[in-house]
Amino acid sequence: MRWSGDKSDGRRSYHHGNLREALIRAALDLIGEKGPAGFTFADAARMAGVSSAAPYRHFRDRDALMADVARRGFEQFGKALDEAWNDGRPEPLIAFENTGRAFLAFARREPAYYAAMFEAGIALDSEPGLRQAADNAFGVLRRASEAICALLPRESRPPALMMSLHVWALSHGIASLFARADAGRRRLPMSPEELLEAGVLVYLRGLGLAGGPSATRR
Amino acid sequence: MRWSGDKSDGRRSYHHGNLREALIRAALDLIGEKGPAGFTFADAARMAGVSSAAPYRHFRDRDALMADVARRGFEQFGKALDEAWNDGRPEPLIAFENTGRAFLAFARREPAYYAAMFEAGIALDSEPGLRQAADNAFGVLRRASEAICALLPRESRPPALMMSLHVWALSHGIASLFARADAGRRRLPMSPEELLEAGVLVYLRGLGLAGGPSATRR
DNA sequence: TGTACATCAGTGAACGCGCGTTCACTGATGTAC
DNA sequence: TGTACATCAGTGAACGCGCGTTCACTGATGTAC
Repeated sequence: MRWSGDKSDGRRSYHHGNLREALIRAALDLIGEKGPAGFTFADAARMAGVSSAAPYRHFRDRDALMADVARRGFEQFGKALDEAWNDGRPEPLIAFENTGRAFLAFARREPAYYAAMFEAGIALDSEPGLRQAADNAFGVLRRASEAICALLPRESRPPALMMSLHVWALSHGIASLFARADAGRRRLPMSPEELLEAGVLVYLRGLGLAGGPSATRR
Repeated sequence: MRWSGDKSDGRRSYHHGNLREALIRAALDLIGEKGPAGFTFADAARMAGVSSAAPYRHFRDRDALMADVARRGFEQFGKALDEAWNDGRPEPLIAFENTGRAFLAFARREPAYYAAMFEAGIALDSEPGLRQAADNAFGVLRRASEAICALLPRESRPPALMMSLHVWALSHGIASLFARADAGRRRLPMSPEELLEAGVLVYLRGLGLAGGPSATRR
């Protein structure tokens, strides 16, 4: 599909108009289709309907484009988590479950972003703001963990940072092993979402939060 | 480094002798160095000191070689887990912790194998025995989980399969986020091993296995 | 409102490079007798 | 123990391909006056 150069719509010919955005969309399409490894600068240019030299006006090289995609991914990811957490409303434990679901939902809904963020091997400081965006996303989980920890009596309170790392790792593990359309993925007796929810419930109970919000479900 | 062709040692000249093995070692070196994406058939041949056509005598293509590496990785992985589990000796909970540590130890000690197994995007049925080897490795965790579940009273016993999936996912999440030399890895306030151990302890407590074997440590 | 001009964002041709793959070939090895 | 022969496991040259990158260029856009 070409996104420019058609004189038919009479809008643009020589100048693309918004090549930067078009390249990012192309990168997402290609990553989603062939994985982060099978995405080339030339391919993105072709898909955006411009010559192979044009992208250099907007990105230093392939990796810079990839890093920009990853940054945007983390921004959207953080936003999705933040909305799900919703400042702990209506109730911290319920909001916490919602955040976990939002994690998997993002991995499922945006596999290309997810791959760029976690599987492309991009250095976190290769792009200004990338580390920041990643930290912001993780920060949501961290704040949520702090709120959950605050529910516990002071003497049995675990470090919130540790808790957030556990949840981050479990979510990512489930997402990358089971929630993606990879060729290597395994069959499950339950949905990834249910698996995560069950895991988090057991974990929370282990912390002393007996029951959990939806312990009766399923 | 060339592994053949030197007349100096007087052993082999025209025939390599064990090219298949040499290619696999080369693949591991290259994957370890540049990631699963940055490994090419030609590179492996060069590293093994043979012409670029030679590998075709042993592998259909690059992916076949990669799949063979992954299979061997899963075999070693399964073996390492099995030895750590050691049939639940000296005590199931302790053996279970050992198995978790062995998981991370493998990811750390054999990053190239780990990458081929989990990050190369190899289809599990692209090579005979690959899925089998992967299933065997997971099977260790599954059996271990069954033994742990058996410690619980029948009425509060969770599905062992689910438990093993949780542990597999948490271990893999920690390994791929924190235990690898990736450019994108994050800083931690504790070692990945400690993080996993703490996570599993909380999880086990959530199942009703109060304390756990090493609850007093750290 | 026009016009001159600077700047921007593309083109397209060209280049070197390394990869994957095929091919006829040949040296080395193993085996039947 | 020798010898003839089949088979195996390499060579090296060749090819097409697509990628990354550079370059002088040019059409389009914006702005100062």
